[in-house]
Amino acid sequence: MVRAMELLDDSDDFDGVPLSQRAIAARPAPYLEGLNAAQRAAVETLDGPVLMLAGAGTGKTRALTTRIAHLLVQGRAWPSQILAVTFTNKAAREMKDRIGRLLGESVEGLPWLGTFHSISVKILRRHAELIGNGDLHLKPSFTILDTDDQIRLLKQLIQAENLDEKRWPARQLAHLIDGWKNRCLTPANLPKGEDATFDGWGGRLYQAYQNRLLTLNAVDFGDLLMHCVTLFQAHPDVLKSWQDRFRYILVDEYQDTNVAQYMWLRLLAQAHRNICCVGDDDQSIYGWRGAEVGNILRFEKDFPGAQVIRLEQNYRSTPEILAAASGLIAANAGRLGKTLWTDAESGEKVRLIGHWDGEAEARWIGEEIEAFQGGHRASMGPVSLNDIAILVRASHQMRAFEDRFMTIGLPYRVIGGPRFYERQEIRDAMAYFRLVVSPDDDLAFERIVNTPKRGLGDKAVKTIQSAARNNGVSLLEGARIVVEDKQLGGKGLANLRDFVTGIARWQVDALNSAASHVELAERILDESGYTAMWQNDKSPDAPGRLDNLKELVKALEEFENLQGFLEHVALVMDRDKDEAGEEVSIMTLHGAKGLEFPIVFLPGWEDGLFPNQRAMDENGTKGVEEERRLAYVGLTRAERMATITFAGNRRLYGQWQSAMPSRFIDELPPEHVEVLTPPGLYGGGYGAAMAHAGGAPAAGMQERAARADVYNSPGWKRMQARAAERKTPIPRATVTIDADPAAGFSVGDKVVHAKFGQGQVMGIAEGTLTVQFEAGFKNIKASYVRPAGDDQDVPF
DNA sequence: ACTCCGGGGGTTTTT
DNA sequence: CCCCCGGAGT
Repeated sequence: MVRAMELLDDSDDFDGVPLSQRAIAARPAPYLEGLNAAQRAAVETLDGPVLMLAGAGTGKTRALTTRIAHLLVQGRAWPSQILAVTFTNKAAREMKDRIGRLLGESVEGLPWLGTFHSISVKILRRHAELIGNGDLHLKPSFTILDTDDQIRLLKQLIQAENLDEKRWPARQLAHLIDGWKNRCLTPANLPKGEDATFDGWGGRLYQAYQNRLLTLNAVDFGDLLMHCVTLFQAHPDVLKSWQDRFRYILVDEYQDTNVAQYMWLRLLAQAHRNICCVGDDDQSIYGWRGAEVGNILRFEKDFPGAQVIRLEQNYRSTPEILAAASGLIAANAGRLGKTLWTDAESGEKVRLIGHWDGEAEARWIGEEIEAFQGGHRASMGPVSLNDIAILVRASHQMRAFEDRFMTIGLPYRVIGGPRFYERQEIRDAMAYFRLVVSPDDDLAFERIVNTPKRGLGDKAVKTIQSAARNNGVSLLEGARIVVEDKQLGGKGLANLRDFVTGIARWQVDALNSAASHVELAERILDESGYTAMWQNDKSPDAPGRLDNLKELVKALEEFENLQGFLEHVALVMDRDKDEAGEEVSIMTLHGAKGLEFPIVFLPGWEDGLFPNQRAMDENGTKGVEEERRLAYVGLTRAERMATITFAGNRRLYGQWQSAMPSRFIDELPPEHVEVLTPPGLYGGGYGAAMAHAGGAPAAGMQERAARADVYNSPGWKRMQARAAERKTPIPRATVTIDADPAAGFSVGDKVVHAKFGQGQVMGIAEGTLTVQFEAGFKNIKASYVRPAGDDQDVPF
């Protein structure tokens, strides 16, 4: 984990802990052992540009970290002379850990191993004054706005221009501006035509936004990179100093770089050209947020004489999985081309199975997992739930699995829910800290001045704003003036006075280091009434929010002071997963990149869902190719078994929709795929079997689905053909739906629900129970609860 | 200042 | 179908 002090460290460092020459002599590079020839070349080719094309599971991270270790041990560079960039903090952390393990304890810090963004911050803080126009420029203490702040700011600007927020949504403008920043287009160099987007307001609002950011002494994420690039371009001396410092540059996931990152790298690398980029064009899945696969395809042109090293031996998957994935990705044009191979033992084929609808799909996967868990698949040996992942295309697919797993009591974890720091309570608390640390932070002020409710609504805020504007001061200062001049009514005034004096008091405390910042944070939350606000909140999620706040305060312990913490959070913070018991992982395909699991389920392979309709509509063939890469990423996550499933019908936005199996299914090499037969297919064909599947869609729907082209795709036909060949049917699982699922319950029964806990049945209607839980009344399908044991008391 | 209702929109996600 | 936002109404 990146420590605050690393981010804040402003010393010109040739510190770190270099290995002494003596230590090097005594160390015969044991870390090189076990590398294959290509990996070894990737580690030892230190001079000049290198492109490491590393297929999935080929030991890319190992090669990269070993290369860094090698640079250090060979004495080619001090730790502070190596620039290593990643996209995520997780990746950066992992690399640090692994380098540490390679070299023992000897290397304390690699100060310039981090994300593009965190490294840009460090650079920008040293040259903040050079960023800006005219009188407006950044100060080294600039704050970093997240997406939420960004949108609120844009909203204000749109309002200021008297534009209709409905016709020009701030979100859309934010997207537009992000796109420009991704391509390093400042308001001044927006190409003609681009600035006319947003009905001619695009360029103008963009300029206004940039100015506003400067006056707030703030930057957004896109600025971090764009400002660095413009800084380097406008100040050759500054660029030179950084070029001299970074003697070796390494880049992870190069296929995901956008134009701004590409320019950033090019500028830094162009002098010595010691740049090593690692990537896999087949795993480029972030085109929709500005990544340019072109960057990796063009590498050899950009850096003439570049050595291209291909890592092609896969250490992760069985030959079957690898062959299926390779066959699939072969359908893409314009690849750099790699041939992955493995000498791993043969395993099971990739399994393919179709279901009537999304519910059946979830039910079947749940049963499969239970079978693994119970050891009913001897070929797989003992399987931990931690070894199993379900990778979906879109997060709304997760719900069916959550519902099902909740019902059958299968522990699962959803990876990639709302991030910790994006939660309301965390953002509120941080706004308090921000305001204490930087009194000029107007956005923070606006966020919390009436949170908790202090009777300071729109009108009060307007008064404060005009007081601030008239005096040319921050909102906090404006509020102080309002209090002094008694520009507000009784209760609001008193509350505002308390608020202002509170902030002032905490500011004093923050400066004198007598009390720890952790205690201070607690006091801020308590004395402001923020904690009390949630304590008094009766909603079921209030306790969780209080827990989050506790967690937040606890996280502070790791830092020197509040500033350090805020900096960290703005760039780095991600929830630390408390690894509880064994759980199945549910996540999106995007979220799964870089991970691996012995057993992987890939549901929802239907045209329109995957490949996603919108991706196809908006980007045509390019869109399909990116989707195909996503499929490739999904398959290559699997070590021992991959199972692809699709459903003929799915409820989307309340509408039942039928779909054809994904075109990607047709593209899988048949010899590596085993087609399973879904339970219920036996006797009477698919449609007929579904007619009594329970909870089925309306009759018209079934008819339509039965007639639909589902059966005409090659994949489906293949599947049917194989199903017919099969001798022993897969045992049909007992479906839990009886004639009347509510039959077993009567009013007054005590029941238990996986999520809501204990409750009491208050009403019954057609399979649905109305149950009073601690969290309140819920209408719940009878199959989701079980009777509570007699010894258990319902607590109300 | 708070609550309720209607309309719109609903891939993917990091920093 | 469900969630979020904004406006109107109390």
